[in-house]
This record gives sequence, C-alpha cells and structure tokens, in this order.
Amino acid sequence: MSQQPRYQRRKQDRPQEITDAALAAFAEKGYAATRVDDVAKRAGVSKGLLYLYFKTKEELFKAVVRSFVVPRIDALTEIIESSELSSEEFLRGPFLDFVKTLPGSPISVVIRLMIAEGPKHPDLVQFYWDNVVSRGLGAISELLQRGVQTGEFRKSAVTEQPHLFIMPVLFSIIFNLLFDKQSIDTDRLIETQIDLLITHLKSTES
Amino acid sequence: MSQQPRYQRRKQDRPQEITDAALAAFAEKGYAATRVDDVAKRAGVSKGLLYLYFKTKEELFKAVVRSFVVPRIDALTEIIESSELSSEEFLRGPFLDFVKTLPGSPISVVIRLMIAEGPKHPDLVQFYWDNVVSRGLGAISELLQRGVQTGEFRKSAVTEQPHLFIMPVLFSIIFNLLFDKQSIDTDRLIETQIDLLITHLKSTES
DNA sequence: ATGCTTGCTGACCGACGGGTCATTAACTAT
DNA sequence: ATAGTTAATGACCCGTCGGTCAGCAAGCAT
Repeated sequence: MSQQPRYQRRKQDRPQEITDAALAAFAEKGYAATRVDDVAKRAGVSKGLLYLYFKTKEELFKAVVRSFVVPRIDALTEIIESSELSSEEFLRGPFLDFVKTLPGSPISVVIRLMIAEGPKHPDLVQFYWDNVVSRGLGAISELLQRGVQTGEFRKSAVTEQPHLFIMPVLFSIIFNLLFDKQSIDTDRLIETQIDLLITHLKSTES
Repeated sequence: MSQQPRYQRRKQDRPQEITDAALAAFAEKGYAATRVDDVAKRAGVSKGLLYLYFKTKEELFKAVVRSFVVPRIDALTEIIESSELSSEEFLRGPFLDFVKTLPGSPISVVIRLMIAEGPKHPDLVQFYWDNVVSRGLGAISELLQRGVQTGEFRKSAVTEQPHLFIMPVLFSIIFNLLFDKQSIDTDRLIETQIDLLITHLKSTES
C-alpha cells in the first residue's frame, strides 16, 4: 500500500488559495464573524500555515481587498486605453458593459466589507480611494471633459459630477446584497441612468 | 452631610437611554467591535441592567434599528399626507428637503449597520424592507403615477423605477461614511439628480 | 541512503467579552 | 418606622477564538 503524502508543499500557490477562501468566508459571514480556522479549513490548510503567510487576521483582510481590487482596476484602465471611440459611444458601449458586470462580481463583496469595516481601517480606505474610486471618477471626468471640448456634450452640473455615473452601480450592489435579487433589475437601472445622463448632455435646452 | 443616592430608579427612561448609547457606540466601532460594557457605561448604567431590558446583544441591535427607523417613517408619511402640491412641486419642495436631511441623520448609521450586519439578521432586513424601503418606493411610485395621470409627466422608464430618486441619497450616505466628507457635495448631487429626472419627465422628446 | 532545510501541522494558551446571579439599596405601602 | 418589592449593581463564569510554537515530514542535495 503506497501511502498518500499528508500534504504537498506548495509555497507559491498558498497565498492565493488562502485569500480566495477568505473572500468566500467573508462573503458568507462578514469579517468579524469569520473564524481564522474556517478560512484555513476552506483553503485546505492548517491555521498555523495561514499565520505563516499572513501576520494577523487584519493583514489577511487587507490582502483580500487588494488581491480582488487590483485586477479590476487593471481591467478598467486597459479598456479605457484600448479605445478611441467618441465619448458617447464609449459610455454606451464598453463603459456600460464593464459597469454592468460589477454587481455580480466579487467586487461587490469587497464593497460590503469596505462599508462594514472601512472606518476601522483608514489606511485601507485610503488605498481604495487612491486606486479605485479616485481613478475611476477621474477617468469619467476626463471622458466628459473631452466630450465637452469636441462639442459632443454641453457643459452642465453633470459634467462636474462623475458620481452620477457610478451611483446606480453602488446602489445595485447594495440592493442585491440586502434584499431579494428579484426586487430590482440592476441592468435596467444602470442603463436608464446612463441614458438619462447622456440625453441630458446632448440636449440643447438650458 | 446628606448622602447622594448612588443611582435613581428610572424604569421608564432606561430603554431609550440605552438604545441611544448603543447607536452612538455602534456608529463609532460597528456592531461586532462594540462591547456591551461600553454601551452600558455610555448609558451610565451597569451591564447587568442592560441585560434586564434586552435579552441579548442582538436584541439590543434590533431595538436600535427599530427605534431610529420608526420616527423617520412617521415623519415621511406625515409629510406626504399633509400636502396637496403638484407632483413636481412636491418633489422639488418637501421631498427634496426631507431627503437632504438624511445623510446627516442617525439613519445613515443605521444604514451602515444594515449593510454590515443585514445578511446575519434576515428578519431585521424584512422589517426594514416592509417599513422603510417598500413604503418609500411605493410613495414615490404613486407620486409619479399621479403626475402621469394629470399629464404633468410623461410615461417612461423613469416612471417605473422610483429607485432613481433615492439612489443619490444612499450614495451620499456611503460616500460620507467612508471618505473625507469634503470630497463630495451631497446636497448638490441630490439636487442635480432630482432635477435631471424631473426635466426628463417634463420634456417632450422621445 | 542519509542528513538538512523548511513548508506545514495541530495541540495549546491567554484574554477577551457575552451573559449570569447573589447581593444591595432605592422606592412604596402600610 | 418598618417591611416588602424590585431596579440596579458588579464580581464572576466560561466558551470562544486570535495567535504561538515545538515537532513532524516532504522534498532536495549529496
């Protein structure tokens, strides 16, 4: 009878496996209510090993946020850079598509965690602001400015408030999180808002 | 030397004092990180007494949500009933005023708590849905319907999505909660969105 | 084979905090 | 005054969980 080794040593893969497991656990129970042991078990690993890769539970939490947020940022910047559409075309096409994927993605879990735990982790909030929110709002702002300069859009209060474009996304995420998912059509809400904004920007009334 | 009594018996006032203290504590540290002892100390009361009025920490939490939500609901329904303005006038007047007070009120703390702890308290979410969200959305829906029937507004996707009217409020609350309050002008955001919606509903383009 | 490095285990510890309860003392009725 | 009622106290209990560490075994080198 050949004996199965009790474990394999796989230093490279462990951190990723552990953060994946942690996200799943946090998604179910939230940060505070999740036991480090649960995360370890999910990752098929002992608690001791987890502490070899992450100094504290809090470090693990931060690693989770970073590891799920960074890829999304990259995706977004790539989309923006690889496109030479008009502002309207971009907003109605790639931007809308991208934004509609967010409510169903792991990022919605991260956002819930940020809201719940953010006030206790100011450095993490700062990181999130710098790398996600600020960049996202900045990108939209630029897009709107460009639209104004080319005469495609008119100047208005909307031009100065990129928040209006991401509002429905955040709203949808939270709504889905709390209430029955059937009670809202997130795609439609997002589409309506974007359409509303563009129509406004292209109209000629005061 | 007359001796001060070490405490007064004030059965009537205690529950309210304790829930007030609890809201303040939860606002600072969140639910899980708040110690029952802290709440008791804030309320100027012993932990034992707290447990006389609330069976568990969780019961206390639910009592907090209820006690701060109910007055707001009453305020809203009262405003709606005591008004006979046109839909537009109502939205631009009392509705806008009411909604602008929310980001600065205790209700924003409650909302944060709901997002963070909601998934662990389904009955509470149900309560919140029935008493706040559903009624709020319903009221807006009716208002819009009335506007359509009187010919004040045209029918459109907006008429069917009252969410569009409260989106900016939720967004502002969360934004304020997480990031530097200077980074957003919540009143302006709310005003812009409402104006956008009304302009759309009154326009004649397709 | 044999020894060495190091990824990995899991029993253990300490403190932290939710919840209890015997006791006390503020009020009430007589 | 005095006895009875109950609001209120705070020391205590005990389960839980973040974090540790001595030892084990997988893989590598020779």
